Amino acid sequence: MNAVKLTSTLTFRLGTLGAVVTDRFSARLAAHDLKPKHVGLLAVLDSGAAASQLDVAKIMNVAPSLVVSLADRLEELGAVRRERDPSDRRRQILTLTAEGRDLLAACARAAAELDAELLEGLDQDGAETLRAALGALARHTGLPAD
Amino acid sequence: MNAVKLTSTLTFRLGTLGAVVTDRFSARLAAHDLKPKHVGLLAVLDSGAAASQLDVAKIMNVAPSLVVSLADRLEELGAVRRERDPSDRRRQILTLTAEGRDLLAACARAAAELDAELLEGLDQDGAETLRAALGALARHTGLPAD
DNA sequence: TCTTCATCATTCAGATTGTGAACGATTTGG
DNA sequence: CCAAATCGTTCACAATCTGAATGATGAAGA
Repeated sequence: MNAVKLTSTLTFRLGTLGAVVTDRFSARLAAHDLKPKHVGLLAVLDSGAAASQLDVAKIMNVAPSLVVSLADRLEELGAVRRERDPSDRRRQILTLTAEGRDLLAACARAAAELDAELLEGLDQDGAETLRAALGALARHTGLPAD
Repeated sequence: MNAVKLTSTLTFRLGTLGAVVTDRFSARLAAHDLKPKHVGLLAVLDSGAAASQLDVAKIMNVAPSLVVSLADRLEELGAVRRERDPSDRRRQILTLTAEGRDLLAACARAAAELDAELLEGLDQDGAETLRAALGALARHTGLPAD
């Protein structure tokens, strides 16, 4: 029945590559005392308007209680500010501080460095194609695609 | 300067996509009572010669003790056989059984289905390009690339 | 042969990371 | 004004993986 080779499926490759890349990224992030999810949270705040913690949780696809601890950490680093929404005092609005933006930029630089390492084998063209294809995939999957 | 946008780095996209895809794959695998790592182990056995648990651990980039529990589970499902290497009785040689091959095939089919879902947006060409580029990336990263 | 040291599988305690069920504070809609 | 829903928080605990013992085996040398 037309046997499928598991290791050449997108599913398998994205899974394993994702794990490896996340590990390596995590190692570089250690210098800033951050985990990938912290950076993810920063990215959400940067790309969108000010968001409540629940909004963030939905976008990141994690439990709201996790956002609490991530935000705690980032707040104590001075990277985010927590303010009650005046129009709905249940909501905590998270916003990036200047330090937060700097931190995010540093993480983005780390990611770019890792990108360069990963792409060593590919030519300029292949790299751009890959980036575009993954972008399309991300969009189609309902992820922050840009 | 030249600010890098984190969310458009390969690093970030592979990380998030990897997580999402692994989650979805995991959900499909639940029908077989397996986790992605179990399938990874089956794939290692299928693609290589018979391997000791330590070999498998190195290939999967995982602690040897984890291989023990993965193999325990797969053995009790009848998917793998455990035999002492006659020429070195410290080593446990893991081999796929016929059931193991069937199980792996079923998982590969599940992965292929997920692939189809993921690729819905892309044309035939883009899909093939993506597959190839990820293959190159995997190879360059020292992963089972095919 | 003995003795010593390395290697492999296994067990187990614990670290890490995340979830889900309370709960209190607030808002919203009869 | 009251009942139900929503948001953030805490906390217990589930899931996953690692690293340090331990026991069995093998290898190398006196």
